[in-house]
Amino acid sequence: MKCQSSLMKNSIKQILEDRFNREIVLERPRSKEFGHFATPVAFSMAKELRKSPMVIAEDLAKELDGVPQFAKVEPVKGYINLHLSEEFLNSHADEALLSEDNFGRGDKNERVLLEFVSANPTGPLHIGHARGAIYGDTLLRLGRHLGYKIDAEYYINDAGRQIDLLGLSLYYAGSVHIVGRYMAEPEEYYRGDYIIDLAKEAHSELSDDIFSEKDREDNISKLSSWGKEMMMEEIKSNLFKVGIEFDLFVSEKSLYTKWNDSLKELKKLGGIFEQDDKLWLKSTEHGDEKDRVVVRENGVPTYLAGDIIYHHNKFERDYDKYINIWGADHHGYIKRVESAIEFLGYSSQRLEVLLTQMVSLLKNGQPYKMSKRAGNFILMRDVVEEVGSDAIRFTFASKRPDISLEFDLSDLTKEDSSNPIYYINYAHARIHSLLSKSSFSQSEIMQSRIADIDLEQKELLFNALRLPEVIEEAFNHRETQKLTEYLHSLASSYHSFYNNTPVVGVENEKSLLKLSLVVANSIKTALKIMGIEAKNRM
RNA sequence: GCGUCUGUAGUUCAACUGGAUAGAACGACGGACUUCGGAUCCGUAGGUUAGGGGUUCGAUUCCUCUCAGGCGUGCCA
Repeated sequence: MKCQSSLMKNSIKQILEDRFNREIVLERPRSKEFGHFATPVAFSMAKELRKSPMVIAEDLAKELDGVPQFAKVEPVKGYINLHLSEEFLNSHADEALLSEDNFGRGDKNERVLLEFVSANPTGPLHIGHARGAIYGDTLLRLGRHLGYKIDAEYYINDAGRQIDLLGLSLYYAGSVHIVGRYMAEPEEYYRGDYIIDLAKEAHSELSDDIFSEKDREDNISKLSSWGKEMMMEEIKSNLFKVGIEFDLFVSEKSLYTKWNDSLKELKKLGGIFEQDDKLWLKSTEHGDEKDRVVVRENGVPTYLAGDIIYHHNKFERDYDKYINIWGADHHGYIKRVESAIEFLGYSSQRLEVLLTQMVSLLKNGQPYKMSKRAGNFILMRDVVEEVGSDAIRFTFASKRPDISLEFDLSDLTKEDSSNPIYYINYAHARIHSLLSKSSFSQSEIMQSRIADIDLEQKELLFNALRLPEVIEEAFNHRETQKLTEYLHSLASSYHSFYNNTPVVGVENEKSLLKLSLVVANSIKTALKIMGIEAKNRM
């Protein structure tokens, strides 16, 4: 049998649509007795045909007699339940095993610019940043698997007050803690151990008198730019430890030279007006609550100006689609950025802003407040060191981004069976161990045909083969938890199978091993997309 | 107040974006191979899907109102 697509669902849908000549809704039934797929199409036809759904379903089912993809077609209470044939499943199994970890690889060719993390280089990443980072990276991997040409970009906020504040904080910490000179406490500055550590480093790396009062402003500015570089290195290394790498880094500071160009473009379409000696973006024209200042009366552009230049720059690079992952506290910016994009002459439809909600932490059941200014925050680096990249990746990927997350640190540091990553790896390791016990070679197994399997085993096979659909669904809906849910349920089905079915030495050994191989391949592939390597042994 | 996200089992979360009897994990309780890895499996208990109204063959999902919570509501970044 020729199989046109690795998506079983699509090929089945196509068959039905060709037969019935209408749009078909295909769903996965809740219970496995209802088959692998089902369609409620008879319900929607009931009105126009003025017959009961039951009768219609029976008629339609008869029309599907003899279609080789189906082992059984059953009308039940108006639904048409479809049971796939072994032949159909075998052809997909072969494809899966031949593609290895390219199973479900797509050929979408859209160019996408995915911007995420973009944390200010004024401190190391904390646990809150980790969520956006892991969510973004998982989407990136999903999209790339489907063939999208995606560039991962980090926007560096290396201009403005935050950076000045970093320099001042280092200067203050150095003055007080290193040279031991009194200095009035600044009104606002970054605290935390990392500032003191960094100040020490500055003292030895830059110069001995970097904290001296002579040339104070000059010293602070040196500390700013040096500190920023150091923090960017720190951030990159934090990310690298969980397998995240960016293709592009764009500096806000370097873009500022383009402000006049952007301003000119905005004016061209009437996006700018002057009032009270300030320049305003007429963002209300595109649905914002109020117009926004882009240049203050002292001539200094606002933060929004930076975002405008940046998005201007993005759109000049001409991707098909732009995805931004922002913390939910920035949601107010969506309208104004979209508005600027429209005034620049582009369609804001090409921009999609995804928000990740806050992560709030408990420590032994008590709320744990994080504040970068106060310096009490939980570093991503520390958590990764404690629980490992795999666990933190799985945890964040398994939650929808739009719920605000609350978890206890002590839960995350647990390393017991409640950790799904163990559960899933264990299934994979078991399969690997079965293969080494068997006297059949891998190629013998792959050349065999899966046959004489019972309903439960068929369901397991079907689940393993669903991976391409899951990947597409997860990416299309930007919901990474689909993948983790899938992995868990696949591992669970396999453990169940393993516990009640001997494999090595039974008559149907090759068949069952091939089934296991398909499962292992899907687990391995899905984990790889999550930035996790499947274990053969634990 | 306005904008926005959320509200599902004791807890943390799912539910194929409108489909059949709302599912997992943790926790609790009770069980299972002298045999391929017991980090596993099987079972039990636990629900007015925050609440009311609406749309339709059908609603956790869509609309609307109410209630509760997070975030935002700088010419900070």
